[in-house]
Amino acid sequence: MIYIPTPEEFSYKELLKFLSRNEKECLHSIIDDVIFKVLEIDNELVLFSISFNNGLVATIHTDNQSQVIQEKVRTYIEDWFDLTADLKAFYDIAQQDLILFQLCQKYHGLRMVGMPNLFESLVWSVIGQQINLNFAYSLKQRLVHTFGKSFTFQGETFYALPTPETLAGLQIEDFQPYQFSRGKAQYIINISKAFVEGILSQQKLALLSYDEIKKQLVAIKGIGNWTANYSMMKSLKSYDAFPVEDVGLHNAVKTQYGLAGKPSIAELHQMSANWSGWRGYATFYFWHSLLG
DNA sequence: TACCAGGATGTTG
DNA sequence: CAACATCATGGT
Repeated sequence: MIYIPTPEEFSYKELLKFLSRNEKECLHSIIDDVIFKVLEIDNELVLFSISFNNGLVATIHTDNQSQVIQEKVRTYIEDWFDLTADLKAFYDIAQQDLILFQLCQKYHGLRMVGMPNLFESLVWSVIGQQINLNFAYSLKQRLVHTFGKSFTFQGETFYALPTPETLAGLQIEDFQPYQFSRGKAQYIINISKAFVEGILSQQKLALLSYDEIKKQLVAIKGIGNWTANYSMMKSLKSYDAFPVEDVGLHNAVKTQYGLAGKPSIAELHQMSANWSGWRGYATFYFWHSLLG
């Protein structure tokens, strides 16, 4: 068993709400408030579950429970649920924007639910480009169920993210039975190859500045401004990365501010000046507001 | 029916 | 460089 203390500003309730936002989510499962996930660590599947009891309590269900595996699971969870961010600092600057501040009070203790694996956030954001979220989750489910490894435990089957090696070996036509557009298929292949060939490395990117990371990301066909910023906030702890083109953000801002229409990109840049340093985090709170 | 979805790219004027 | 077409399908 792995005990992971949680910071003062932490809400398991809001975390579960976000993790439960779509029933087609296939890279984690929630059963009776317990979170299950499979990771592929050193070419080996690791299934673990997480519950809350005065801190997070993780349990590994696969055979290998070595110290190394335990520490990797611990690190993954700390990263996934963003346990180290200074939320007080975010709440401080949020006072400059009444609407955002109200969201911070309503969702107090909500931490950015990230994607510790950069490859995952890039693939997921390409899938989500331009189409509605439900359809995006369907595409992701087909991709993961077809090309991801799985592990069955107590009658439930859990899936791991397909590896870059697996997806890099596919052709555009391999995606078409699953209703991917040729563009999406090519973009996913491009990204997968970049990881396999070492052109993209999460470890290396993590050492660079925002501008340098973004430059490397958008150099790949299929990664534009939205995808780069989305992945940087979800996978690289760029709390100020701002996916300003995001339709979900537009809808949430319209609702929360009571606007007549959706805000323009220019208006969003102006508004977000008040969120400076935490524009990604603010975006995440606005997304969360779409869940009620 | 037309238009919009967690956009990005290639082409055209 | 801005405007437009294209993608592939589900939802409204």
